[in-house]
Amino acid sequence: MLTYSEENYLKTIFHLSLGQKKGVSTNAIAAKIETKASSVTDMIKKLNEKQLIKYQKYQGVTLTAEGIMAAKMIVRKHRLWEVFLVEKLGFNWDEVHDVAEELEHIKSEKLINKLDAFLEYPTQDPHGDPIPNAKGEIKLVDKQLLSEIDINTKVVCVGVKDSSSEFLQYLDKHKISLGTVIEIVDIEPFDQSYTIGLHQHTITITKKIASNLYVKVISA
Amino acid sequence: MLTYSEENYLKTIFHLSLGQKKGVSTNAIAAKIETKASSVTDMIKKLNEKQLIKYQKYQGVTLTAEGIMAAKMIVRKHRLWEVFLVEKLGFNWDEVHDVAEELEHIKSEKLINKLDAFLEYPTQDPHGDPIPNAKGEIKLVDKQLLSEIDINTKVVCVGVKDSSSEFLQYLDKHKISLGTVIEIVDIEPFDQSYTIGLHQHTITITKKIASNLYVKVISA
DNA sequence: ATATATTTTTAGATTTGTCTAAAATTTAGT
DNA sequence: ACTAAATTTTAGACAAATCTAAAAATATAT
Ligand SMILES: [Mn+2]
Ligand SMILES: [Mn+2]
Ligand SMILES: [Mn+2]
Ligand SMILES: [Mn+2]
Repeated sequence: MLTYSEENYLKTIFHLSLGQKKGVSTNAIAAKIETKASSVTDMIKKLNEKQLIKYQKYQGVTLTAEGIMAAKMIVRKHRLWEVFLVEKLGFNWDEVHDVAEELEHIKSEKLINKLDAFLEYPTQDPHGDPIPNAKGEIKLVDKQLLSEIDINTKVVCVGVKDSSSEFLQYLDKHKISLGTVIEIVDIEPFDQSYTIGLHQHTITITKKIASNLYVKVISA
Repeated sequence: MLTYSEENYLKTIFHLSLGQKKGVSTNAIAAKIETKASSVTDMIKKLNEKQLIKYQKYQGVTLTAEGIMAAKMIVRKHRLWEVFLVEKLGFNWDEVHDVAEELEHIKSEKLINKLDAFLEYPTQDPHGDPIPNAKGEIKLVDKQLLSEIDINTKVVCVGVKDSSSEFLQYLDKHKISLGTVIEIVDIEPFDQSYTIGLHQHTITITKKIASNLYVKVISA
């Protein structure tokens, strides 16, 4: 049985290991979890003992198959609860993360599978992130950052890279949500700011915004 | 902010103090929480510091107004989650308690009030126990134990005193649930066993069963 | 290649909640 | 009222998860 804290470490290591092939560093984990590197080292030893990660001093960590599955189940719970909060309880997408951080640790396989059924087996959470199924399978949809798209392209918003409350509220303010169609009207060479056409209006967004919005190309 | 453990102690003290006017004893708490008396003493000191209970050495404890409200909010959460699990996710009434024991500690007032609305403000949980509203008010319904009812009376089952899985499964086996009409056909003087008429059949139950079923008299 | 900076680990302390064993207090029985 | 039994508290220990400060290992930069 995993503790609350062990689960948070596993999930964090899982997320950090996605973007790279090398082992995840102690400091990277410490930064994400907002703890000290020495605390990370302690926990790493424990997870290594439990065979959930592979660890060699000073070389960072990688998840074992068992560790990956455990991490995926936590991500599954987190994202299913987020769907529940938005779809059933009427939360806004910027309000669900912290509550889901708690709910993801509730230990009942039956609960999560019944919740999954109740929500009609969603494949994505309110931020466009994929929800692992009961077997841990993740259906990856192809998506790109808006910042990688060329001028004169029509795209649809399918997710956010940053799901902080601040960023999501920015999107709300500009009426951008998942499913919103965006037309790239202009890209300013000087600062890579994008002028984009939305449903009714045209706005200019910074590169920072563009590189946190996942989109899918509709037409060139 | 209360810890998981502090919340469990408060809830336990609340339940134990309902049936009596004196302070709740250390041993009674230890038995309910399944811990040692010395651990209870330690926690009691902490809750006393926090002004959630009143404590005098060797004299047991009583909740303060603040402690009562905190306890009620935990009970509220526990019972609302139980309703959710049964009504929305299709759990049986004997499967919900342990999961609700975890869910009751999720810290979000917004969550619980939205859940309350989603469930359409239920006043009772799946075991017939009252659900405190957001202000902590509890709507008491009058009910008696079946063991207190006279012969030749028609009653309706409105709750259970023991909500253990074993007892609830016994009731399921005999097709007794909340709302079931029960007619008291005979009471055996020798062992106080009851012969009761149900919808389609007649069964005999022990005194132990009768003293764990809450009923409301329909007619004499 | 060697010095410097950064990262990671160790050593030792702290907090929370628990335990056992022993001492203190209260309760009950005669 | 006195003694025995039960309850409650204290003292000291321990495991989990964290921290600070110092030491060890690795990475970087000239
Ligand atoms: Mn989230
Ligand atoms: Mn999400
Ligand atoms: Mn319950
Ligand atoms: Mn209940």
